[in-house]
Amino acid sequence: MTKSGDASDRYVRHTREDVAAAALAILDEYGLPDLTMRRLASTLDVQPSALYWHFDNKQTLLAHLADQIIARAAVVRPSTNDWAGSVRGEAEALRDALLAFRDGAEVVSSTLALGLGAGQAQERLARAIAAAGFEPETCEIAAAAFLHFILGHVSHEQQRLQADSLGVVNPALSADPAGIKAGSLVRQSFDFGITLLVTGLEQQRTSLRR
Amino acid sequence: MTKSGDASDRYVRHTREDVAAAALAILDEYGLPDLTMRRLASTLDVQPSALYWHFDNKQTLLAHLADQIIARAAVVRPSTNDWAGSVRGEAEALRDALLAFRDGAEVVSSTLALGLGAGQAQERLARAIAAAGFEPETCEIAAAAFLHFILGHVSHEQQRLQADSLGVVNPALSADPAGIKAGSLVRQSFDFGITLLVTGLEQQRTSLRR
DNA sequence: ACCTGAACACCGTTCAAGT
DNA sequence: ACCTGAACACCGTTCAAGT
Repeated sequence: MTKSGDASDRYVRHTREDVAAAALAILDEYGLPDLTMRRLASTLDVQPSALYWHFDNKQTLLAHLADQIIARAAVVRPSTNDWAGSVRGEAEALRDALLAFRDGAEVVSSTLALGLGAGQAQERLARAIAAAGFEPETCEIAAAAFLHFILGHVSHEQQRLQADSLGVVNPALSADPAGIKAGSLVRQSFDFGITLLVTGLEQQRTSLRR
Repeated sequence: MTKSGDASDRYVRHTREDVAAAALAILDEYGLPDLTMRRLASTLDVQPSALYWHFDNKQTLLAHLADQIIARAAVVRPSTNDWAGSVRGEAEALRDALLAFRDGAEVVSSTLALGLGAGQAQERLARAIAAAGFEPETCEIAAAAFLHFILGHVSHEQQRLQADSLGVVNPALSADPAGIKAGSLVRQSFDFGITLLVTGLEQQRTSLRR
């Protein structure tokens, strides 16, 4: 059903969220390079200029998408006696959220400076880290470190996914031709990076305690 | 002097390296968004199509620039008894190299999947880490973690630099209006991230030793 | 070996005007 | 409240042809 009560409308009028949803669909199906304002307009059966009534510009639209992508991340129940586990859980949830949309990591990275989607992500990490008893400023800086690693890692993973699907594979880089164990290897290297950061934090904590 | 021996030439002919140098100059002065093939062509007094004799496409050109940016990184003398110090040294050198050109981190990130400039950077880090006695595969994975953090951190820093210079500052994010201590704070947070990773690695090492 | 000229198929954004 | 129509100022890339 449409949002108009009058069935005689010649064409559908859209809300800001309609536009965002259509953009997210294009992003997921065709990737960030194909998410153009003109293409988005045409899938909505609308002139490109119409989009600028809903969003000031493309940057703002992308920031809104980043927000949605991060907001869809699974909720991690904080465990009171295992802050390291909570941090790992948040990192996993964020990774999954980024992987849920094609080029998700790039979209979030590109809007990092505006502090929308990425800001939310950093807050989640900072909150989990805070359970270890660090000062708020330290939590933010540490959370930023986690976030940079997560975005960089997933971004790289997604870049390669699409490079592979385009057939422009550098065999020296994607050593696994069948892609059979590539997935778990990528996952392992993600976990390894998170482990380095978590144990680094643990070390920081114990060295402060004495 | 030009590379032509004949002074009667009507216009200068360029080499691949001329083109790259001009591109690097535009990048540094105006930033990545202004580095277009058409603009590059016009600063070389050449038609845009001429550039495609030197580089297959823009991606290849950017990869070449990434390579140059990383290649300019200072050489770090490896200290035999302090692998952690060497790793820190490499991280610093890479950070400085990225900061030496406007949008340097973004250029390198964007070509990460192609494995040119970023590949070199990862190798430098991996080599320094190898001195700790890890297996080659572990060195690569750990180096990738460092690289993701470094690129993410510097990229963020440079994004903010240009956002600030454009006057589109979100005061809630750039808490330091005068920018007086912002530089050193950013530097501190870089060091903190590197510390987390290094001590994480040290922990990994000692836990393997027993 | 290096470049021109012309074209193709696109971009993001603005703005007056319409309903 | 939401959109059209028309325009502005751009993009990257290809390709035959020139010197």
